[in-house]
Amino acid sequence: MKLASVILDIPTQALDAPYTYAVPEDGGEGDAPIEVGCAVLVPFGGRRAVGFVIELAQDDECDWLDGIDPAKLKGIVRAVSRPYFDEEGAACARWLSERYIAPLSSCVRLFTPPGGVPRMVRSREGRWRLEEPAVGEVDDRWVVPGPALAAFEPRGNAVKQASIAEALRAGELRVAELAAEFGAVSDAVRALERKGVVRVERRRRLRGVPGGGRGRFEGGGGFSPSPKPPLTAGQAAALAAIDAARERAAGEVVVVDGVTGSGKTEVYLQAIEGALSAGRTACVLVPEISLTPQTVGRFRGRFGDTVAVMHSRMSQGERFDQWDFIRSGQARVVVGARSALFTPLANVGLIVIDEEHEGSYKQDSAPRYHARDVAVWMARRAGAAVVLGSATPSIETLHACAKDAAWHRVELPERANGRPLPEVRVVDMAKEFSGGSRSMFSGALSRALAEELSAGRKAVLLLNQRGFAKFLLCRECGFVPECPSCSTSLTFHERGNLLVCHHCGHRVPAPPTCPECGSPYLKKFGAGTQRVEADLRVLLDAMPSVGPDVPIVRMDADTTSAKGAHQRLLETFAEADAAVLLGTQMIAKGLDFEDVTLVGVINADTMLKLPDYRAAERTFALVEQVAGRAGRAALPGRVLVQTYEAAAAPIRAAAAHDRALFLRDELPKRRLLGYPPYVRMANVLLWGTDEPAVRAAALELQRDLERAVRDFGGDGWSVLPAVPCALAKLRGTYRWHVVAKCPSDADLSRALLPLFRRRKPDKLVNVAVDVDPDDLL
DNA sequence: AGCACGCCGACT
DNA sequence: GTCGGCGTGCTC
Repeated sequence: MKLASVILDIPTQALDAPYTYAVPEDGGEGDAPIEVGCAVLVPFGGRRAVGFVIELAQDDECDWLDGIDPAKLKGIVRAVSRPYFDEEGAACARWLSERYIAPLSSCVRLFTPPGGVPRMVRSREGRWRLEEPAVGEVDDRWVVPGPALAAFEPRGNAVKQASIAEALRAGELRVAELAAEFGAVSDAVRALERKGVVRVERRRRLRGVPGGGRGRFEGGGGFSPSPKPPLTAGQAAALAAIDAARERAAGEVVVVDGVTGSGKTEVYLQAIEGALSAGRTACVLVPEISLTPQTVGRFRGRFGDTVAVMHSRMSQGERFDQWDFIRSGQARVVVGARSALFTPLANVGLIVIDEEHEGSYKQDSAPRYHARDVAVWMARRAGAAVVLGSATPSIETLHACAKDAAWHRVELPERANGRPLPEVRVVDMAKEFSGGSRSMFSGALSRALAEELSAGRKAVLLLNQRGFAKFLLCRECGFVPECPSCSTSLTFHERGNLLVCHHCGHRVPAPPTCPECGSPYLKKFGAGTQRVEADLRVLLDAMPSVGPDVPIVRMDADTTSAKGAHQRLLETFAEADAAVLLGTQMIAKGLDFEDVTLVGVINADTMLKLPDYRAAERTFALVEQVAGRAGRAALPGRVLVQTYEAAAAPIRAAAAHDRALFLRDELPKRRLLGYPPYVRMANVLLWGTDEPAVRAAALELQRDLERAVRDFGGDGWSVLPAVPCALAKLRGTYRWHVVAKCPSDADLSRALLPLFRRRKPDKLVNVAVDVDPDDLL
């Protein structure tokens, strides 16, 4: 008898385990075969449920059936979909659920198509029925030339027939296109069809693709790839390293450590070409915010219609079509955000992760996976290679290159255009302030803006506004209150006017004056883009040679939320003569404007002083990245970084383009305080509306974790005391967390997994585990 | 007795 | 997530 291991599509902790069913000999009620990766309908309790097959086996060689009598198993009713994933996908889901201590059903669901899967719903009168997803294929009706077209002579009064026939001589058209041109055409088309002048065909349309994917499912043609520019020596060496790693097919990692503008994308393109000509496919991950039409265009330009795109800003229908296109086997290259890893792309030979250091590669809901780690796992299993590209690789990645023989680092120290990196000038805002200036724009930045804008050039201003955590900062001396035992800044809590350390729970009343210099100018930090825009407008209007005609293009979460808004804002900026682009993180990368000659960072410190162990690394990366935006073309660029921490290592190091300097400062701190890459961490979050219950659960969990760590671990294992999160209250819920640490080569998940699998759900308190957290907020 | 409600465990 | 079983306690 054949058995199936099924994960129910019911997101409940109590049901989050595989259930075993018999596979009916005759394939069940439907005609779709029951295979690994299928959605299936199964009897469950007194009703029916949808689940996913993750394994098939004969009963005599089935190793997951512990103690259950195969004769008592119920049978699968029928398959309700084609396979969404294969055995490899099922193995990946299992690995994800263990590695990230996440519900299996949430991991399996990563592999399901956008737009949803069939599900059981109950109608008004308590009847259960299977509901198909609303999103699916759409067809277009195409009018194509028929055999009688060449000889067709329309009757004198058949005007529409004549026009349609004429239009069709230039090639086939959609009924919708004809209707837009000539009005109601259905009678005319039907008449022509009867005479054999045309044929009408239903064809799959790909939403979101110009031309509706015309020719795509049929094979296409007539595509000429964009020219391949000659590679610099560095690019050629990087390409050779990637090709070699791919040919060894051992899941090796090549880190392309290249300064901004060094031509990493061209290296990816040629590496992908190598993978394709070896008969394999490629998956390219790009940070959510840089997945712009320009980015996609570079890949389509080289690989044409074989490129599929997956992006959260696409509509469900578009995403479904791209997913289905990938499953059809005709997509050879997938470009997308982190979730693109889980599309049904067969035979992957290369996984590229661009801007590898980006935080958006970590998913912030279950399963809280890191795309980099998943890619490495997949590549190892598939005999593929991973390419990690960045001008500022993460500290973990640099560490792996130094320690792990399967990780290689290749440098591209020079820009492809041969131009030097721009000069970066640090502006000490504490000095500005004591010099009498109260503006958020320093004298140096104001002067630079006036010069560049009046000469008809452009400026990019970055407002560093990550997160919510407020902290106190002395505008006179730059002092920021820090925790005495944790070496992180204290978070300002409006409620109770307190400064709190989220690591150890240390709390003190917020001082009215600066404890360092006695100044009364203690500022709570966190200004919005709108405020900055208004101030900037005032500043520009007061400049005689600039004035109100120079546009300010503001890009932040507010102005880019609408579909296509991102693109529109960038076009506005591109078309203007002189203009300022003011924005948050999202402008720090990917933009290439010839005439940007000034890049200003309005406040480099908000990030530096976020209460987080990765703050310094993020600051270094951000300043270094944004500096690369200036002077990419013929005009030289300059960069001004405003900061209250002019002497801080990440700032000084980024200004000097000196990573070694940054690492010399940062690594000893990480080692001393016990942070990655020297340890691995799990951040256990607890939240609920009942504060005492959350607190009690956190303390109990801390004890449980201590026990688990004691039983499993040893040297280098520890559990930090349970404390309220930096964001202690969020949307009416109270949040606490407990952090567990282990040596960097130890299996943290295996130690903690039993604890959370055993755990009964608590009505009052929710628990989530974040393994290898990106931050501890 | 009859029934509404809540809690708990089972569900392959 | 849903259901059925069982106890409690209220009402007809």
